[in-house]
Amino acid sequence: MKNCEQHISPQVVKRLPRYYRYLEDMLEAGLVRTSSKELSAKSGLTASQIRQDLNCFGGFGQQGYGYNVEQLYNEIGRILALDNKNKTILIGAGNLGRAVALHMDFDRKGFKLIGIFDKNEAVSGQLVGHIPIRHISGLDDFCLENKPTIAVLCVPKDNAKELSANLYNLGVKGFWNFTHYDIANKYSDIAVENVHLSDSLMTLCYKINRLDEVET
Amino acid sequence: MKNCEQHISPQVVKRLPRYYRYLEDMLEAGLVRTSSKELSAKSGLTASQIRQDLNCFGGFGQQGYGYNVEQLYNEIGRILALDNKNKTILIGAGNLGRAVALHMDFDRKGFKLIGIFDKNEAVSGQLVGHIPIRHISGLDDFCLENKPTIAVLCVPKDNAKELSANLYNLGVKGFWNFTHYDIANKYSDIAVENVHLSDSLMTLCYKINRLDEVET
DNA sequence: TAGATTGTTAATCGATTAACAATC
DNA sequence: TAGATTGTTAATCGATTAACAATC
Repeated sequence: MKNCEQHISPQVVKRLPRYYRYLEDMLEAGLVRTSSKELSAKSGLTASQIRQDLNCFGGFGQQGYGYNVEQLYNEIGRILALDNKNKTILIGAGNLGRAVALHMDFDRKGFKLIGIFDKNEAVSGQLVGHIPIRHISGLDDFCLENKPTIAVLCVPKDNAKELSANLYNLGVKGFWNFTHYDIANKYSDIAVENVHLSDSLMTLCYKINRLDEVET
Repeated sequence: MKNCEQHISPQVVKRLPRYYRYLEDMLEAGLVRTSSKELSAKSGLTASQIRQDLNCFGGFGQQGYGYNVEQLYNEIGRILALDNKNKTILIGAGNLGRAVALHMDFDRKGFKLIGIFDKNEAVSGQLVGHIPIRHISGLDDFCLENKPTIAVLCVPKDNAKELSANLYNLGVKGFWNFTHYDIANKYSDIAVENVHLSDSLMTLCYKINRLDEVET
């Protein structure tokens, strides 16, 4: 491991899960060895960039040989800290919240989903996977007792502000934010990943439109 | 409108929906006028960057005054082409697919959802919102008849490759891709927006971990 | 040894920030 | 007019690409 692991550019960090995905494919396909050239062909990124990226964390490769698939896979998993068990709660058990709770393999990505909350009394007690939905009124007590550090926000925009402030005060350090509200720039000592689905959809609309223009 | 609308950097494009969101808030709050300074405070971006971004598309502001909220909102909507009605189909009516179909307001973002498909015969005919799920076997005929240009992919990874190839041949020009498979670098004449939820979750794991390290 | 491919430095490119004249 | 804030150019910063010596 190199000492330059100190500060890594956000751009590099965002590419790590991608590498991880490609390596998982290769691992499943039984490949033992790969190279920046091969990863480049798979990803569309330049070989140069891939080598540069991987080298931020240390020399995982070998001149003349390339990279060992399994070793590189494990190293990236370690860098991403996927063996963590960050205690996680999810707020908002609507369609999206349920889909996220069921669809994501939290355990294999460094998280442990320990509670689901919703403000709708009618759904309290229902199971999502093997986790019961609790009423939002029990949130504070639950947090004081179980000390989750991560919250997944799948609530409507209007709730997001007070809710995130409350969760912050209850010790939540990381937010996976599906709401339209931007938490990030309020607090400096937390980690936020925004998933702005409608931003993404609007971006697609823009792109499609420009595609048409280029053709004509 | 300025002539520099020709080519806009992807970074700028990604920020447009964000501006649009802030402006919508302001509009709802009844604000008439804003400035790059105010938008900066709201977003955490620099005022300079905001002015730079908006200026790619023309001078929407006025020296000494700032921007008219409604005008700027409309302009950005126009730039994003949100009044389009791109005919859209969604493939994969599992939890995620249903959530996306129900949760997203396609109509207000430049799209018109006209069909939902799933390979599971058992769910054929079920309604998601007001749209019935069709069996995947009818996909080709449906496309030939209705000519959708956009596909939302909510299928497992293993289906994604053949499916996207098939859709491409059927004339689909834009993909909103929720699968783990990367379509983008296969074809050059299409638009793709990838929503890699698990990449995002892994990135959060990395960030949380580094947060801990900085504290100690 | 010859061939391959890394690790790493230097060059290029693009995006952000700062500064300020123009002007409402 | 004086104050404010844009539009725009120039300076800085960061990220990507190219090149190549090191070495397996």
